[in-house]
Amino acid sequence: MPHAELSELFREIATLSTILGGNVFAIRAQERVATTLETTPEDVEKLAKEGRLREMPGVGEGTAKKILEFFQTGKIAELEELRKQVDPAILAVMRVPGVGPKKAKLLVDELGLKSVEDLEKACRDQRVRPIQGMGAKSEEKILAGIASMRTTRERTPLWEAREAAEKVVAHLRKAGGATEAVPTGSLRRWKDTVRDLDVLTLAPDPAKLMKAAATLPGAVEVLAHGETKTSVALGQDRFQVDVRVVPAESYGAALQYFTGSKEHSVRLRERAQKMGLTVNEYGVFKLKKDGTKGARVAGETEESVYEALGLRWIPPELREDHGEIDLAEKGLPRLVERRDIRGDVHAHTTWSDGTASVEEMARAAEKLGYEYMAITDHSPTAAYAGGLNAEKLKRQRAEIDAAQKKVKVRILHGTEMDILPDGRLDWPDKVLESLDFVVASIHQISRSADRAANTLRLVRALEHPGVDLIGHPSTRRLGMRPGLDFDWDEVFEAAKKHGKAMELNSSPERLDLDEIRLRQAKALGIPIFIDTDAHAPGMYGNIEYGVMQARRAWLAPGDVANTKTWKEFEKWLKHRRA
DNA sequence: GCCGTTTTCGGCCCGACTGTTTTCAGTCG
Repeated sequence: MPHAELSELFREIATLSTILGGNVFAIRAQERVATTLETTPEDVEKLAKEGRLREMPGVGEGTAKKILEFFQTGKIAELEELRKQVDPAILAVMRVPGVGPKKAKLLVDELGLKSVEDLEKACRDQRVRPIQGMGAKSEEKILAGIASMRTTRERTPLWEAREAAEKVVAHLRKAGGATEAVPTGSLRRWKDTVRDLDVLTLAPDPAKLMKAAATLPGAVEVLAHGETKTSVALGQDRFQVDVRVVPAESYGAALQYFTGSKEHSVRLRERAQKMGLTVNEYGVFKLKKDGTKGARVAGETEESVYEALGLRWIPPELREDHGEIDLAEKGLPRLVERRDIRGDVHAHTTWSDGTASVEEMARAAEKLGYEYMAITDHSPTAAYAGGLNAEKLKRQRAEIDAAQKKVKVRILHGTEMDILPDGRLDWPDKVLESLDFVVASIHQISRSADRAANTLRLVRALEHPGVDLIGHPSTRRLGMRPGLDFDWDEVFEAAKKHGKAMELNSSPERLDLDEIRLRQAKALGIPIFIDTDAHAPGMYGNIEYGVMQARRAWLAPGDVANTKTWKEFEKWLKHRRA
């Protein structure tokens, strides 16, 4: 099970050591351990107790000791010591784009800064330019960095980035003469939010392409403009777009390189080196004895790059250095795919806040080849979303029965029921018993509730025999609000104990559960439903977002409840209601 | 600090762009 807290501590050790000028390789080792802790399916504390920490990749004698110390004392002495040695102002100043550890330390030391505001003032007063290695342009750049830091959105939801990408690609093709223009980076990896957009292009006239990139519609600033790379900030949010152009024979290598992730690419290049090869964005090359590059052996296609390294092609969404590289020697495990999904069990109609009828939704589900689907309109308390009362619910059943006669897809009469602030449910038991499928979700967010209250709220719902599935469990809305604070160990324990399922809500604004919680749920064997919460027929298509996020968490078909056939699913429902 | 079908010691990924530099360090991805 991943250990996010411990992972953070190792990252902090790495950052602080960097500022203090520590050994760069030792620092990398700490970062590596941080990544391992963040993603390992193993229970780290259990490994610690059994003396098996060093089985984890990148964990050696020194880092194992620190992990053990954390579990025994709750802290890491080395980290406490590092914190004492680093002025917090340096950490603050480092958050300014373009200011790294070296410059931050220099500026804080030379100018006695306490904050970013101090730095801003120093630039305006031209007190930065006298410092060795700084100049007038440095002041300008830092001021621009501070301004951008204040207005740049840190991460953009994937769906918004994909919309922006479409426009960027169209412009580069039309104005830049690009013959290829594809979004790479975390967008191609289907990460739920992205920091920036990387677009790789091929173009007969690279200079023209670069010019088109620098003049993208909506660009508010050109951040860099070279022969092969141009970066601009787009719109109010200053969404950063990096455009790269490479020669056609390097297309595959560049595609691999810019898709990343950084960690994945680093591991690939390490692997290459051991094989006497070297990899960059232009191809895979033989490494000569004197360390210089020799003949090119691959690069035109992505497949050729992986093949040259003795690997099968790895789907982009798995490229996070989560163990995929070693496995790709023989072939990756079979993960869930869109074609495995046999039903969608969370959808709304005009009975509450959807825009289509039961029949329209059923026909849309049928068109996707689904064997079953559930209509899950809101419950009475969700008045803002047109929640049904008991009488309407009964009439809805009649409409569902009528629609069922016209379609083959099995229509379940369900509900998306509010979990009230104290954990009580919004429908009486008798109503729940009359329904085929019950999704229970938190909608009213109480600001005063703390972690314990939030946890109790979900646990009580999980304890109730009438509940099948917890909808969008964290309640996060990407780019708008974070999820509620829960004790997830306790929540998942309750789900496991009572045989309940958890949702991966595929709405691109939610994608909830997130990757880390999905890994945790998988490790505990908790069934996951990937569904869309569709409010219109077209929204069933969002299932792709959910499937991709599930793959990023390495969910196999067997981990996903709605890969079951209707027969299996019916059996599961009966079994868990018995 | 980790690691070994070259190695238990000596390596450790790679390149673009920028600004302040007369040849490169810092930052970023």
